[in-house]
Amino acid sequence: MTQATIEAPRWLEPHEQAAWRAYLEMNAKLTAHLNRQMQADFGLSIADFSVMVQLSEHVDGRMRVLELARAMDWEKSRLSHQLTRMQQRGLIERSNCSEDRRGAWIVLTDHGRKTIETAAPGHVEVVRTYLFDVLSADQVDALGAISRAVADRLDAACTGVVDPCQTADTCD
Amino acid sequence: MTQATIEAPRWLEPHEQAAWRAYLEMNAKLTAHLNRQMQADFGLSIADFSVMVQLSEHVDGRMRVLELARAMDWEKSRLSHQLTRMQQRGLIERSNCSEDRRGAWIVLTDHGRKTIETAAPGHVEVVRTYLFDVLSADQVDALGAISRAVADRLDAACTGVVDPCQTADTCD
DNA sequence: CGGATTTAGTTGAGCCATCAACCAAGAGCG
DNA sequence: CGCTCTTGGTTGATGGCTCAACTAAATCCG
Repeated sequence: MTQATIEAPRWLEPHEQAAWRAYLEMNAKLTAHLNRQMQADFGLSIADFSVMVQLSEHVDGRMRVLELARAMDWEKSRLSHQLTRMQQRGLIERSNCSEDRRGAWIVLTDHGRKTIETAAPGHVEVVRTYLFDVLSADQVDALGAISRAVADRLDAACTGVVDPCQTADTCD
Repeated sequence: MTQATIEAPRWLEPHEQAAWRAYLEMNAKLTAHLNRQMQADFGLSIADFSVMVQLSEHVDGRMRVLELARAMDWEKSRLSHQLTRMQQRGLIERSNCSEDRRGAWIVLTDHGRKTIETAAPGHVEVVRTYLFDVLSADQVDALGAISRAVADRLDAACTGVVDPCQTADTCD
């Protein structure tokens, strides 16, 4: 239980409430828009895209599964399923690993590399058009600072768990 | 196609890139945390919770399906599936509508109302702890303004489509 | 060496989201 | 009335996410 006994509910102030709802709305719409654009124009999900971005930023376009999972902050299971689907579509390949025979290298295929190089500009364009073009320079900085602060706070809560909260005893 | 021919990619500036990645990270972690807390403590998803919040804010705790869909900005199909699952768990009920015999009223059950009243304080507590307690008053205002601006921009792009982008010709 | 523990990664079940197709009731109109 | 169009809502297929359980290789340690 996160909160066993709640003494005083401490409701949100009106302007906090407004900010929270606006944030939820922005987030839902932005995510939906990015996903739709990716799917419609290139048949990719944001998840596909993110995996390929990580791979393409590494020399040889190859990474170990857990390395990738840590970089993306994904559960290994989620990533494994994702990789299976991407492999079926020929975007990546699994090649086995001589250093550690349990392990696997995940490699971006030529087709995968071409796909992401084609898709990336359109994606950036959407992010620019609907986010950065709408914000002032100060707002961009504010968004960065806010996001960093909240992300760090959440990191501090789940201290250094690799596979986040894998046992029953969640971070609390 | 969103971008048929791309002349100059217009990549993101370093500080924009940083802000964007931080935003994605915050969002992923915050969403995951909220979902986990809800699921672990009350067996609810955020989707369940959101639906019940809408219903509970209406007199009699009942709404028509499309009214609910519009209020939440969900596709009607998504909502319909969601309602089916919630009905199976006894959180809501469908009762048929005398005014329009195609339609249905969605009603919060007693169990549903109790559930959300129990769950709400814990949810708010998490939002407060990991978001608002971390931010200054100025940052809260900034977050509200940023979110509103971006959400409005996205609204303007998909002008007044109820069921967002239902045909092949997506908003753009 | 040999047994216990940890680490790397996969698998399956169940819930959630999206898309396209569908059905039935109302509304407009000749 | 009867025909079409629109609206309210559901359904099925498919892909994605989470949790728990599992396999197999590596490591630790006596």
